[in-house]
Amino acid sequence: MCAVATVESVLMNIGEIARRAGVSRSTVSYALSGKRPVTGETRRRIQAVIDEIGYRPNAAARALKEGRTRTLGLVIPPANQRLTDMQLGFVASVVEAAARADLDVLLSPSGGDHDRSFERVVTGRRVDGVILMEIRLEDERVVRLRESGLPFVTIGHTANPYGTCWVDVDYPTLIARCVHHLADLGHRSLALVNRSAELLAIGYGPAHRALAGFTEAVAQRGLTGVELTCADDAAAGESCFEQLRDQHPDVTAVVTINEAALPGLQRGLERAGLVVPRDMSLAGVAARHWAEDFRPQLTAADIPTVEMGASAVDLLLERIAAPEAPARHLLLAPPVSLRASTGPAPR
Amino acid sequence: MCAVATVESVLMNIGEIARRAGVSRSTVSYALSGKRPVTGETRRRIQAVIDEIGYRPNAAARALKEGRTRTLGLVIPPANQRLTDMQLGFVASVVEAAARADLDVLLSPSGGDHDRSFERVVTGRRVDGVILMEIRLEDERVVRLRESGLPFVTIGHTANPYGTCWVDVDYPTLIARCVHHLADLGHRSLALVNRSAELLAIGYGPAHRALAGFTEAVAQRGLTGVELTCADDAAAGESCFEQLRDQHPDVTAVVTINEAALPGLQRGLERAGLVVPRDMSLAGVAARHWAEDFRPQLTAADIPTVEMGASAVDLLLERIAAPEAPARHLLLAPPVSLRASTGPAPR
DNA sequence: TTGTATGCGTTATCAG
DNA sequence: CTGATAACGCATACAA
Repeated sequence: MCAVATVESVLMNIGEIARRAGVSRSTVSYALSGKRPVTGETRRRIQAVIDEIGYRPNAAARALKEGRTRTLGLVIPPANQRLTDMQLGFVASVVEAAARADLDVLLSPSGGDHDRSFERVVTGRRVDGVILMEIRLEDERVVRLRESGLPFVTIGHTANPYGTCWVDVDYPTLIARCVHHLADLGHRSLALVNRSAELLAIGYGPAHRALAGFTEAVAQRGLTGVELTCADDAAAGESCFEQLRDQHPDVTAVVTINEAALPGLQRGLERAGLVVPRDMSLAGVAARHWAEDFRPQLTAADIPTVEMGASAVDLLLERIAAPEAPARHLLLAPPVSLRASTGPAPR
Repeated sequence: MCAVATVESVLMNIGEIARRAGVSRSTVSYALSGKRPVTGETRRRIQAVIDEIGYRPNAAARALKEGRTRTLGLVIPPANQRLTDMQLGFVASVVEAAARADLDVLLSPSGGDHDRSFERVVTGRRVDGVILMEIRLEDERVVRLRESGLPFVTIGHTANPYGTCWVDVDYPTLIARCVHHLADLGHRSLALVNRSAELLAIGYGPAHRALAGFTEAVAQRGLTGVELTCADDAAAGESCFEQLRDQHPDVTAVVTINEAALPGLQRGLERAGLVVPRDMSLAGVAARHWAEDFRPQLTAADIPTVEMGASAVDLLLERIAAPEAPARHLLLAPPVSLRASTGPAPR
């Protein structure tokens, strides 16, 4: 019999609470923030009103007054191209870590055509700090952020990261470890399946660093190594395998940072009647779940996405609290987890 | 010789622009919004100043004044549990569609312990509208949003969705189509690998609707069907296969909405020396990329995540513009793409 | 075509 | 311990 009224129309500002509780606005404000003592009785009356009409302070007004938004910006790659499992791990862990600190996360797809979103975030004072991912060796967004004075942390690092906060994985070392592991197994001819030629061309950090680590480790062990670039999808992985088979038939092991290409690579192998790791070993750098879901389970350096995302948030909060403090960074080199995709070299 | 100064300290409000351009604040405001004519000369002078010091209006102040934030809220499942490929597809496409409309997206992980984030979004007037995903048949967040008066759209729908805007995939129909496809291939005994028992217990919509569609289609075709619940990971998928093999050895085809379980299921099959689709057919509902990356490529109803995310944003924008208009919804039933994981029943 | 004054909802400063 | 009042930066109704 009782119609359900939408609470929509009742106005809920701090003045209304004050009116209903019979106190002044500032008293309500202080009762909420606890920044100055309020009598138990008044506090109780205020709390009762707040609970009754479900008041919460207006975020925009508070942001305007306080000069901070309690929001972090997270700049992600343009969403039209599928995000890799690793990138998704970062997004999830950043959101999670931010939520633990009672901070919200504003997503900004950037790098594509709409850098309007990025500009809004940087210059509209919409966030207290920014986390940037998918860093290039020379990254104009880093330049932009640096000159904006907005605190920021990057997941990945530029060629000259001095003075910026960042957290990254040590790709050269990880790739080198994979190479050494394969060399120890007797492989003499290795291929690196890198990310796409486009990414390499625009100076995408992990692609360049993986190549550097591969080249050096291969030379160090006196192996022959070939480098292939490959787009982030199964079809590209498949044609990458064809290329390998046609032009480098002596290759017995592949190391990669391109997880998205692996299903296609594996499909190519299967079609050619080759079995992993009997005929070809596979090793790489990937998120743990991804490596474990792969068939056979992938020998890989497992990227600690959760830890990296959480660290990025921690670093950013430090930087927001003390913008002038010296920039810190974190370079992780997780061990290579031996699974089922690597074995002794054939013959 | 010229030190690189951070632009940080220069104040950049509309008054400062006005002062430097020698006009009043309102003129600057109108020059920006174009809501009243401004002489070409003054406009040019103002624009010059703006370009010079890189001014952009303060989002908080604008939100406070206008009563809208130009931001959409996106409520995602708690990020500690890995998001499925489908869920990620929604996030990406919503962000993309919002960016096209010059809107930002605020992420709110909810459903776990911290519903503080959800409450902030709902009641702090931080967003103009909300997109909710992972809907249960009875969903308290929907109730909460409805009584808050904040415009919202759900991806998925409750048992009684009347009066709410939503977009969803027709799970009963899709699962039924899979069943019919398998029945046509001669399979007589089918299994449904559902999402986890926990999700089913809390009334997760897709799990219940998939079950309903399966049960009905199986009955209609006079088949025998068993239903298994399975957590969202490879290990669970593997033990799910063991269970199938032990307790239901007559099953020759599996239909599933649990993409995350499939790698494990497939690993179990392999270990038992069974080949898909020769010994066992697999069909399901999944994101297209996921189905194509699977080995063998998965016969599946491909969820149009991009279209769904974009539609959710469209519906939400409509609803924000006209909150009293009748609620619209979209129920999609994409066709089953025949790939390599289904074949004639064995023997 | 432009300038002035007001209020959005908070928090902080100053009186009491 | 509490109340009035002034900002925060912007958009707009009103006046010129």
